[in-house]
Formats: sequence, structure tokens, C-alpha cells
Amino acid sequence: MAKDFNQILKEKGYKFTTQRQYVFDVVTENQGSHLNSQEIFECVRNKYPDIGVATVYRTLGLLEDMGLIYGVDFNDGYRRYDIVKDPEAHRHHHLICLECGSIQEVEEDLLGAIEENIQKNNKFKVVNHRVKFYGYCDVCQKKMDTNRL
Amino acid sequence: MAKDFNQILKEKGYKFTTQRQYVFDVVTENQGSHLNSQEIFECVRNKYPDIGVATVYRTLGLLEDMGLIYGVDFNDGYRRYDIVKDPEAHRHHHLICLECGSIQEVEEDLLGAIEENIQKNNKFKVVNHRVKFYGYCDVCQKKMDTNRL
DNA sequence: CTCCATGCAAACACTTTGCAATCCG
DNA sequence: CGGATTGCAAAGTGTTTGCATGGAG
Repeated sequence: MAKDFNQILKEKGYKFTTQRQYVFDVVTENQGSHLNSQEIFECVRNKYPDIGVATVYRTLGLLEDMGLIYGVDFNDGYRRYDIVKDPEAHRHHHLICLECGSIQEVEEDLLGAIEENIQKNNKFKVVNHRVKFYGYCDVCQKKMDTNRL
Repeated sequence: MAKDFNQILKEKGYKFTTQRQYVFDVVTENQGSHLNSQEIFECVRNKYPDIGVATVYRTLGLLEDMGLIYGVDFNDGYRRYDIVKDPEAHRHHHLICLECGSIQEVEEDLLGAIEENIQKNNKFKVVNHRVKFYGYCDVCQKKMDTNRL
């Protein structure tokens, strides 16, 4: 895996550095957690105490440009990142709990029909989409039900 | 309309002020433009030069809380606002052009089926959703086609 | 007259940038 | 070695906050 990453960097003409490896590792290890830049910074600092914030930000931008990770904005003031598993079509949606703020991913993609409609009616060529569902997760629903008794 | 707004404020226990009126007016007049906070500030300043940024931010937050406007984040570093036309269900999606950055709205909502699935499979109670389609608008598609000749 | 609301400027929080030192290849 | 990359701190951005003044009810 380390080798792969090294390889990818070289192919794109970038140098391999320990810092980049660690940033990538942290995001990989926390797949699905959507860590924000600062959390990633903290995590990397555990393994590599001398890393600077700037490097983390620069690396995250780099990895995003290379298509290895993607950034999302959940309107909480942070930019959050996660791995791109399938570079061709990261077709998944996010379920954001309004109570606890947890974020889970849903894999299904049923937007094909909608995209076709948009293509037809609005002459807009859809390349990608990002869907966020706001609501209440299982845990919070149960908590809320209990409290209501 | 001015009267209405005055009324709404009072009902919620807020005071009517010229500044609030102007902020609301600007957002209303620019329906569909998704102005960001600074743009709104500039617009209001044309009519009311003494307004401060803080007031605009505070008012936008207030109006959003009251459900009169809604804020969206298009990952461009700004929080953007637009009017809520139908308070019950602002079921519309955004088409964001990757070329020119234009944003148009689509009214259709075909997410019912998807939400049902999510409810079933993830035990997540969907309350609202936000969908963004990224792609190329009609104008840019044509431009790009022309340049490719 | 009593607070709520405002304007100003300072404070914030996250991110970016400039630059000399450092490391990869 | 030579240029890409880093760390640091300073500078940027958009937004929020503290506080005295001002205006709505």
C-alpha cells in the first residue's frame, strides 16, 4: 500500500514524502469518518509530531486534485475529507443527523432518472452530484422516543 | 409586502427595523441568485449606506431561523441565501455549472422513492434533503462545443 | 423609558501564503 | 546538487462578538 501511494505520486510528478504518506494513511484509516482538516492534522501529529498545518492543508488539496480523496462541506465550518473508493463514480449520499451530527454514507444511487430529466428539461449536462439527507439517525430517534414517554 | 414582513417579525417577537426590511428586500428581489452575505451587504448599502456587516449577518441568521430564507453552501467559501417560497417543502435542487459557476434551480422532486429506501434500509428518518448536480450549463456546453471545432 | 437592535472594531476560526531551511531523487 | 516540499509565522477570509450608542414599542 505504501508502495502504491509512492507510485501514484511519482506518476503524477510529485515527490514522495513521509508527511504525505501519513496524511494519506490517516484519511484511509478513517474511511467513512469524514475527518476535517484539523482532525487529520492532529492524527498525523501523533505519528509525526513535527508536521505543520500548512503541509496538511497543502497535501489534502493535492490528494483531492489527484482524485484520491474528496472534500465535502457539511456547513459546520470545516472542510471534511474521505477516500475515493471508486474513482470512476463515487455515487453515494450522506445522511446527516440533525440531533447528533453523525454522518453516514448510503451507497445506492437512484438519481439516474432525475439526471435524465434534468438533461432533457434544463439542457444541463450532469457530471456529478452530491446529495445530503438531513434527518434523524436510528440512535437519536430511539432516544427521542424514549424521552417523549 | 412591507406590512407582511413587519407582521411576521412582530409575531415572532422581533422588532421591525429598516435594516431588516432592506436585507429581506434584497434577498427577495434577487430571488434565484443565491447572493452571498457580502453581496447582500453591498446591495443593502446602496439603499442604506450606514448599515454594518454585523447587522447583515445577524439579520440573515434571523431570517433563516424564521424560515423566511435558507442558506446554502456551494463550497466557494461563501454562505449564500435565497428566499423560501414554499415554507412547507422547499423541494428543489441546484444545478451548478463547473465552467461558469452559474447556479440554477430545478423544481422537480423525485426523491420520494430514495427517501423511502433510506428510511427502510438505514432506519434514518429523512426530514429534508439538499441535492446539488455538478455539470455544464447550456451556454457553456455550446461554448465548449464551438471551441472544440 | 426600557430593551432590543445597531455599528464599529476587535476577535475568531479556518485556510492560505511567503520564505528560508530541508529533503527527495 | 537543484528544485520540490516543508515548517513557521504572518497574512487572508468570511463570520462572530463585545460594548456603547441609538431606535422601536
